[in-house]
Amino acid sequence: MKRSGSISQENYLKAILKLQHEHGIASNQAIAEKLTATPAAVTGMLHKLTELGWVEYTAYQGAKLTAKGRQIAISTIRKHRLWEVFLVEKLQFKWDAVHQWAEELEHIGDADFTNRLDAFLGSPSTDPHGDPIPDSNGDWKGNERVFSADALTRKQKFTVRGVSNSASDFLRHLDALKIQLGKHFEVMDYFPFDGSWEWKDDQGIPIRVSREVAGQLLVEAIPSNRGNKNQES
Amino acid sequence: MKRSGSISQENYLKAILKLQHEHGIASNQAIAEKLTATPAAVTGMLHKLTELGWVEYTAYQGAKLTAKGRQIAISTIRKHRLWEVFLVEKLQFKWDAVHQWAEELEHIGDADFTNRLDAFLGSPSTDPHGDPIPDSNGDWKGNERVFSADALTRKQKFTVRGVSNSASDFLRHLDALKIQLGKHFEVMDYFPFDGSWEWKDDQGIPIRVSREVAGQLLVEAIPSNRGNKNQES
DNA sequence: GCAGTTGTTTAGGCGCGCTTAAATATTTAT
DNA sequence: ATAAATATTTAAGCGCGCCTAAACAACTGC
Repeated sequence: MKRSGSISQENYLKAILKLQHEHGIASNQAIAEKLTATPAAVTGMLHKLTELGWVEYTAYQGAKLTAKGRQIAISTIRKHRLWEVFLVEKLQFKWDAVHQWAEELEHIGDADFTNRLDAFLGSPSTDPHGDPIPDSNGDWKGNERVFSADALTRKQKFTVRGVSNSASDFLRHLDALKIQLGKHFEVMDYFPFDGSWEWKDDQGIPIRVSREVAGQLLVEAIPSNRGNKNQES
Repeated sequence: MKRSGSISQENYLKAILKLQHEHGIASNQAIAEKLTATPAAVTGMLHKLTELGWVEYTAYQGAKLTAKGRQIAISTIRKHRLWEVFLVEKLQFKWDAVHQWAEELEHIGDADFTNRLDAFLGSPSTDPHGDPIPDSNGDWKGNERVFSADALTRKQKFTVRGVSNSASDFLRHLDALKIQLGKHFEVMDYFPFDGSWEWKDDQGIPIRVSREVAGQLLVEAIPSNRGNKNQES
């Protein structure tokens, strides 16, 4: 088995999966934007994907993935994120530089190939941006405790878990702020005037974080130790 | 810089490079065969490659690579062979299974990417089939002492250095014979009747090798120790 | 309910890389 | 030297994925 669909088809399925997750259904226009194509091109492709049984499409309504379509989309995302881990951990790419290459690599390899890559990388559960990597069954555990940093409260200790925006300039800005995935911080102060924050890291070094940054950072609260050390429920 | 040419164009350049090496010039028909396309398709593509300045093409004569064309072709081969090393050494693929994937992977990555891959793999000088891997300048050292196993002489000790045919069934046959690159053998006997050989390996275990196998195995003679241990001239 | 805005679909067309079939050039054999 | 065989090129066309422009449908606001 070489590839489920063409490269373009796989990209459509990925886009529809994400849009469906956000809006319940993927509108023609939203797909076109995500793929930087015209709505007219999308209509044509949706017809093809419908014939292939990967998409359910109602004219003027929008598109939803079938079970098979979802499976292909998730497997493509799995490959994408595994390759990102490879690029960062093995080839020493910076995390803002990996997306473009992963977009190409994600279309290569069958299930066996992907499982070998996964094993080689030690079956990572998230990619370099904190996004979860589906397992070979297409399942993954979303971390329910992760939320946007702009919902933090004073004195809260937390761990940086991911970013909701992987644009290069944002990621480079995080590097400049010395904010990395897995690093611990504590909220010192919040300034409603401009929505900015003061945090301090595990070394006690304070940093100032703008509203824009906090809004795109995903964090996980660290429970304060009130007696029970085992916080798994 | 994303990719020098389209995937198809890079495949043409690779094919022309090999044919030019074998026959001095790449005929329309030979290219068509190598790429399993029709000669008509080749004519069209050669016009395009000529316009791009990657090929010098004279109608009814054949094609030769320009300096730029050769550079692209060699860089593609470099990527192909590095990925093969990756697939065998890191993903544990068997050496007869890597070609198909490397054919796709070779079209991904720019010079920086390739150099990172090369460094990660420890700058290997040959791929899993014994073929040399060009360095980042496109240079590589062909091992002049390597020759076909059917030119061996009795009592000669030698090292297996490569294969001149990478077909899956041939490689699997070598596995069955326990013939691996780098392994040492000694010629015990030759049987002109059918062109077959008897060799013994470094454990003294004898194997029988057919004319067909010997004809596609590349070996390097081990000089017998006549006084001077330093055989580098 | 109806006009106007927005979103979607159809129609026609384009570049890429490929095909087959016919025309043309080159080489080989007699 | 000429006819036959072989190799190459041109011509027409196809599928893919995309585009633009125009027609059409579905939501607005009044």
